[in-house]
Amino acid sequence: MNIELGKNIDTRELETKIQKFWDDNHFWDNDVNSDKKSFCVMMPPPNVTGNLHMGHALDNVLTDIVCRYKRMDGFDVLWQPGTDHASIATQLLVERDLSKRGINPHSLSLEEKLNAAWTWKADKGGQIINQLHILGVTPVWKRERFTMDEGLSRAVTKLFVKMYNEGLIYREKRLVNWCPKQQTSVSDLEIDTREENGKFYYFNYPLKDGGFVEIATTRPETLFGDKAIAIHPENEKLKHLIGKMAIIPLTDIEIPIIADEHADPEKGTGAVKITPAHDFDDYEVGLRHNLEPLCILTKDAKLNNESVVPEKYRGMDRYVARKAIIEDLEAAGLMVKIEDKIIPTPYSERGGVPVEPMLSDQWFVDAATLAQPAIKAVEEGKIKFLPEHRYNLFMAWMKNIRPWTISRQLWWGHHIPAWYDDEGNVYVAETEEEAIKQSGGKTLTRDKDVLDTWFSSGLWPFSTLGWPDETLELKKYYPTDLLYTGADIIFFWVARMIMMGMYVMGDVPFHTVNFHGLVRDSKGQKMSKTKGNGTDPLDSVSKFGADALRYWIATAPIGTDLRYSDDEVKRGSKLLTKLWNASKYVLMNLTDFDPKSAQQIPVSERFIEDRWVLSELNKAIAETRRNLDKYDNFNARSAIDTFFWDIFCDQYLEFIKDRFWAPEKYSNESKISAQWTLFEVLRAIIGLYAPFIPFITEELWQKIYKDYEGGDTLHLTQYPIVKEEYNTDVSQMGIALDILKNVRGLRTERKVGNGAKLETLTIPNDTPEILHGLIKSAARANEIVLGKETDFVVVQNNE
RNA sequence: GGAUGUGUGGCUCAGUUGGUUAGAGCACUACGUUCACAUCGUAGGGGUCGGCGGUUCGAGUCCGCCCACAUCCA
Repeated sequence: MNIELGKNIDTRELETKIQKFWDDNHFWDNDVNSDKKSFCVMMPPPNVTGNLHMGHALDNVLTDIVCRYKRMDGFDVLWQPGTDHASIATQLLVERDLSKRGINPHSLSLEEKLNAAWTWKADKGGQIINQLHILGVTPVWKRERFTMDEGLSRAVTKLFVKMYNEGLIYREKRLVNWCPKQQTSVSDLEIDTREENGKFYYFNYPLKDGGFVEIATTRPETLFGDKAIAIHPENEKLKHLIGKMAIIPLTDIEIPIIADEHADPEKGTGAVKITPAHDFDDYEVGLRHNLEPLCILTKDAKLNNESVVPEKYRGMDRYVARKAIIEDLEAAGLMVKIEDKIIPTPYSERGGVPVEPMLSDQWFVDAATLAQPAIKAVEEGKIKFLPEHRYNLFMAWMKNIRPWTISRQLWWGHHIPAWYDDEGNVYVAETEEEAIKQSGGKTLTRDKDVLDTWFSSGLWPFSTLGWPDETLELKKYYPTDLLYTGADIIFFWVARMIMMGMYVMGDVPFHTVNFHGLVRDSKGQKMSKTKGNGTDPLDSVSKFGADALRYWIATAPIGTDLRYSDDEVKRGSKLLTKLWNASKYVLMNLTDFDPKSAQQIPVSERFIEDRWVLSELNKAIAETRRNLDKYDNFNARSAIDTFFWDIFCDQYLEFIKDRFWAPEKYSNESKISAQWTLFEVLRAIIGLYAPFIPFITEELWQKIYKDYEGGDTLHLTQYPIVKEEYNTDVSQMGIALDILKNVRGLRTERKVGNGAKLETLTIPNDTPEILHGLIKSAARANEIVLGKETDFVVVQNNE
């Protein structure tokens, strides 16, 4: 073989070339008709907003390692890519973009806004997917889907109608979390509770019959919506007040004092104001006592024009009103005291302002019912969580799941397939024609709301495979095998996919979910835009190459956070350089070797160090596979590293140098035995590393092995397997390794360089003869002598 | 407040079902440029495995309590 590798590798040039080669050849396409066992993975669809970040890199590189391994191991792999319309996130960006261009988004018609959003999607929607190519990942690109595609939208509509008809989706006037900034409802999961320094206000409500009742509240501004004052029925101090009437301060409105266990005698004054329209607990109290909720806030959290609201407060922001009311209470002599208190305040994640409980008509999914089959499936082990302790987290949430608010007062998303007639009757149907038919031909108006973005992404594992059509893909690939994703969306997405999968398909959407950790900065801080400590994976790629970044990502132990630093990624570069150089060296020793015609040397007849490295290779292959099968890329990669660097490079290549440098001392078979071994072991190393560092291994394979093996790409060749013939008795190697370690120790002690030739090397009498040749070669000794203990005499250099 | 997880050399982490002198990378010390590689090699220093107690012939590994940190829920 006469192959030369350059002195240096230009990683990016090589990767760009190979990426193009892969893209042009569509090697990763699945084949639904193949007889191979299937392996299917869903890509967590990135939003059509923004750029690739480390989270995407993690999802996709980790998935890619598994997919490449499975593909090489003979599976028909379908890795389904695509993007998510990301309702609220995208809408915000589109509106911001319009504003920047001097267009007021609120002045546009729905159609104009949608046009703007689709234009945005066309421009930027593919950005992340395009950037993923650079990482060398292997989804079936041509199958890319978008949650608002025609097919996926059809799935959403169809399912909505089905669930409505079966009573699993319903519309109700209920208290929901309302974001006054975005002016939409949000689900429980979109809320972030922060502990804030607040105040606890104690003030008196006058009684109709004279006297006062003192209450305590954190939200005095809602007092105009009060419907009662509650006292615990067993509150000895206050229960005599139950049944009397109180007067809302600053008004002349009378409200009853009622008995309810919600009023904890230990908290505050023991008496609480009940404002059913503005507090979740009070709403429940209101239901128990038939109190009609009265909303006194506008959609943007200002006091409204209800008659109970005194004119001076109308139109005031909730916090401005609070201040005014406190002042007026003080002026009226009703304020008792104000205490400092830590108050858990629910914030809207997107809007960044405290949410308001808001009474409104919304659509809900009966999540508790959907959760039952999901809980059962997970309990039965049909879905495995990695790390396993996520199981508890999942179960705790699922067992206490609340109705899922799915309507959003937004314009970008799947519009709810419901229509209303003039009387407010609702007709749910897949098309407007159908709805009109249902209504008996009335004129209908469509519901203005859209669906929570997770409703459609919850269908992703089967909608992308063609549901509601009965496709071959659905039949072959569902349930899918694996999902890699961040733990932050376990409830948002993973739980909903499981519920939807069980409901629609009657089976789990995937067998294993592998939750990776977060990428942090080198100090362990979360990466965030505000801190500016984020790292763009593409910057990292341009500095070190995609293989180097991938190699680093493969150090992610299951489920734990990963710290990013350039130095860590540099380790990847080092590995690539080492692999390149080792390959170069192997090739130097193979110039007079042609695998097609070289004399065959059966493994059993090879030198002991050759047989040793082959048996170590077997161990490494077994270890690598064992870990890859558990999706433990970290330990898989470590097993290869140890074999490649410590055993192959540091030891084996050193052991055999003399057999090449001083061929006159060895038989011809010696060299050929070593050459076969080099040729085979390097091939296995390239194969083992292929899923981790696909670019450089492809390059090496193309240069060294393609001609001999045939085929188009390394990545469609068989993943290295344990070979029985590589297992021979090499138990005596330990003795040689000890002696060689002693020799190295003596060299250091006597300040003899490692390259210096030894005239004679004395080794222990009982050293097995089979090791003599190896020791002589590896220690670079001219002669072996038996003696009591290890010793040597250096060749005198008379230069 | 509840749940879960983490705590191993200066730093980042491995450590399979409890079993010989606890490993790696980075950092550090000394030496070395011998024709694969100084993005390297050789040799070496450095750890009472968070603390206390227990089970065991034997515990980083199992049990109990405590401490610190992180995440999620309230």
